[in-house]
Amino acid sequence: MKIFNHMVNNQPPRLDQVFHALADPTRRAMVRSLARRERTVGELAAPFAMTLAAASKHVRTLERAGLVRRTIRGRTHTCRLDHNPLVAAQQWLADAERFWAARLDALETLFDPDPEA
Amino acid sequence: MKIFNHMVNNQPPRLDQVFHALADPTRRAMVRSLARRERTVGELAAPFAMTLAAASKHVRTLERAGLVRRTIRGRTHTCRLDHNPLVAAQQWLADAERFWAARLDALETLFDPDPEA
DNA sequence: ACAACATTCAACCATACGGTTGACAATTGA
DNA sequence: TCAATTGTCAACCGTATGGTTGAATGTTGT
Repeated sequence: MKIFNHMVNNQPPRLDQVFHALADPTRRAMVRSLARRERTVGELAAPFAMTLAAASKHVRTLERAGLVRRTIRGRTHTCRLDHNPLVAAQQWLADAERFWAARLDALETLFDPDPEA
Repeated sequence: MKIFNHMVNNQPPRLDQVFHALADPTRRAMVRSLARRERTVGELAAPFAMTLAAASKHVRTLERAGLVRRTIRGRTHTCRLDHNPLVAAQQWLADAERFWAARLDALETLFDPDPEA
């Protein structure tokens, strides 16, 4: 059984903040960008038509959600994705769908569905 | 091949609203509840220490996100889950993780980590 | 030493959010 | 018919959000 370093010293991901962070298209784009490689705040901000300060706030939001880890080296802040909160979100969704599927299965075995439309 | 009514006339789920809807614990609990079976607005509201009006707003938010479909019969509004937005959210997460994993794989082939631990 | 750079901070703004209250509308059962 | 039930609507409140601007912080290269 392997222990990944990103599983260590990681506080329980808070779904509130994770889902909230993902509810903004700018932040989702940042996450996608960070999924590929590390980026500085400036690099993350570049694609968007907003001030650096605004982008910086988005990065801060991602950080508070646990999605981003920041390494300050000199004057540049390098951000990398922590995928644990993504996994937590996925698991929540998978769990919800598990019950949904179970209900559907039960319905199908009982009667032929297709309630009124 | 079966066609479920909730897959018909379903506009592309907007991730903004879906993730926003899921960012609230009350609404997540409602979704979990609805994953098991249909519920009236009153039933959805019952577990929470808030007014019915507040809960009604949450239901409305879920509905706007496409997560809930409402059937009005008499004075009761029956809500059922539409799992399509959940699937869309899951797919977005899976896609993000796909790139993340690809990056990790690339790193591992470079440095072959984990000699023993 | 100094100017350019990378980034945050603080103040401010408009709008959205989550909640309350009280009034309203429609349906139901007696 | 009338009261209770189910739920929404509208107005309001405090706080959060996403954005701006301008100043401040620290770093780097020359």
